[in-house]
Amino acid sequence: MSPAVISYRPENPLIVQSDRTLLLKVAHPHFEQVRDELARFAELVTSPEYMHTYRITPLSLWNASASGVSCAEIVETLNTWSQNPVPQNLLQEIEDHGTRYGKLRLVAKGDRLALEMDDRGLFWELENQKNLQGLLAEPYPDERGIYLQSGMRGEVKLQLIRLGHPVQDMAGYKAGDPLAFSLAPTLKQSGKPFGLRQYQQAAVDVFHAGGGPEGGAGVLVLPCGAGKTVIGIGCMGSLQTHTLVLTTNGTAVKQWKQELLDKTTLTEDQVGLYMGDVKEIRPVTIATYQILTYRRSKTGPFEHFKIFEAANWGLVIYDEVHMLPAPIFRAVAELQAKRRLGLTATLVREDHKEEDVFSLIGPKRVDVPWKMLEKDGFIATAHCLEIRVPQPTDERMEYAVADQRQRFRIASENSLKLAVVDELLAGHPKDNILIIGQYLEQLRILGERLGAPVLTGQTPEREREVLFRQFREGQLRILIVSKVANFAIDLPDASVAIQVSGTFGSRQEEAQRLGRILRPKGERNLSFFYSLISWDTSEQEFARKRQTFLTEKGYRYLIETRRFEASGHLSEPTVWKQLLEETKA
DNA sequence: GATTCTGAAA
DNA sequence: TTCCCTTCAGAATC
Repeated sequence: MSPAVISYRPENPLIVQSDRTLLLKVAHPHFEQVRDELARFAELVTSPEYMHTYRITPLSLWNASASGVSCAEIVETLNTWSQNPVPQNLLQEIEDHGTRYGKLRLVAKGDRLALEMDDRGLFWELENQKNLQGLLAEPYPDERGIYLQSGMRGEVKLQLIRLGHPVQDMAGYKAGDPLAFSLAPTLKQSGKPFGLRQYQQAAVDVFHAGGGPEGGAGVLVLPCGAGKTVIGIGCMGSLQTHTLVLTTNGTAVKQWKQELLDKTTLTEDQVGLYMGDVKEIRPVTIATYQILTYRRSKTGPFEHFKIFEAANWGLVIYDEVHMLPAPIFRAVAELQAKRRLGLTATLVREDHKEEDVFSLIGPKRVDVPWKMLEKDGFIATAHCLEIRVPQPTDERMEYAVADQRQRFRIASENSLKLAVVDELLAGHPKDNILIIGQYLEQLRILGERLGAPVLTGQTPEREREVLFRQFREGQLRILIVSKVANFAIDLPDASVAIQVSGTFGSRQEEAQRLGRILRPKGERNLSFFYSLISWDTSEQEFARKRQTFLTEKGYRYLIETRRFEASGHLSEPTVWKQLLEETKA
């Protein structure tokens, strides 16, 4: 590659640095376009108001090439938008890692498996790796391949990606026992016609990759509310085989079953649940991750791993694959001959197991842009506003002398947030509003002040259903919820969410909470997400971390900073007023 | 025999 | 770093 001869172009929005970070100016007319282009091959690291930082990592490049983005396209994007010439070392790395996926291929050779490569240098490198000892068997005579020890397909891929060599797995899959059914032409419950939306069908097609050996394993990334279950059902429909669905909790298990019965010709006795109280194995079985990780003692065996063996599954679906618990990876490593589909709204894991997901479930195949779905009306248009609230003097004092861990809580429970909540409620007199918070104490105070019910983990199932129904039917306009909001997938949708406190920076949580207001509603199809933060405290920092995920998906947080005026009152919420005004039209 | 409660784990 | 929620199995209670 010849050195880029580009002069310095200050009018461009991007600075490309040799440490693989990219700085993107937010206030640039092409910001949105550049952001979307970067999202294909770089991760967003931080997203404060004026300058967003991205990073190019080996994994982000491997995922890019697995989802069909070429090195040339990446370099083209950087060259087009960068102010400075793209550093030579970065070009080198893009070339190196962007072409790496595919250099090492896992293939079926007779009834054995082998790694094949074109490059003998790579062969010698692998042959001498300590981490691979016991996993590999004898080499090909021409030194362009090497057999695997039997049963090591997952382990080999895992070790290799840790060495920086992602394996393209083309060894194919074992067909499971057949299961004949079809998708229902109309929904049984409502009688409405049923079919996959175009992007859903496209995702199913990419997953199968034309029936080639590469199809049949991978991760599909798409927003909450975009119909992940439907895509799963679509994949099942085209494979027609016994299927194991793994998901996060009991409600999700029941929901999968309900959707399957509603949208396919599968019957009640063909769909089994495997969880705490019922343990059925049927042609389609739905289980929780929890039950798989159960063991009698800390060191005992995982007693329910046997459901992987309980039938000849032809497809395993990992719902919310970013939640896949670490111990399950071991079982997944042994299941490499099965087709597998990962579904998620976000690939990021706070435990840095992204590489394991890449190796053992599969590379990212599809990442449906949120903003595209928003434009087509499949999800609501959401406006996000972070409101920075000052602390009252006495709380400020308390904060100043508290130790690190108390500080976050003091900042989160800022009593002035209550007054701001009042204002926000007054500004949305007709909407269904969820107030979401982290501390039960804070929520109880809010509940009393507003005369609204507080839903927490302790709320019994029956009571929840009543509240949900009232909320859905409009008898109840405001619902206050604790962390249950992250899990309770049957929580009704709202058009306004007010987050009064959140965890230490979980990007996933922020995504879940925004997801609560993304389902399309009415003609306006418009939602508001407010996040209340104590100004100038540690809370601000964690809030920023939480927000990076949504910024990556194209959401722009507006920021409103409230201050004390000389009179002692809070300053006017000008940004918010303007937002309401603009969205009225 | 079915329901509710409890503690442990994550 | 917190706090909170969920889930499981087994014990206690009806």
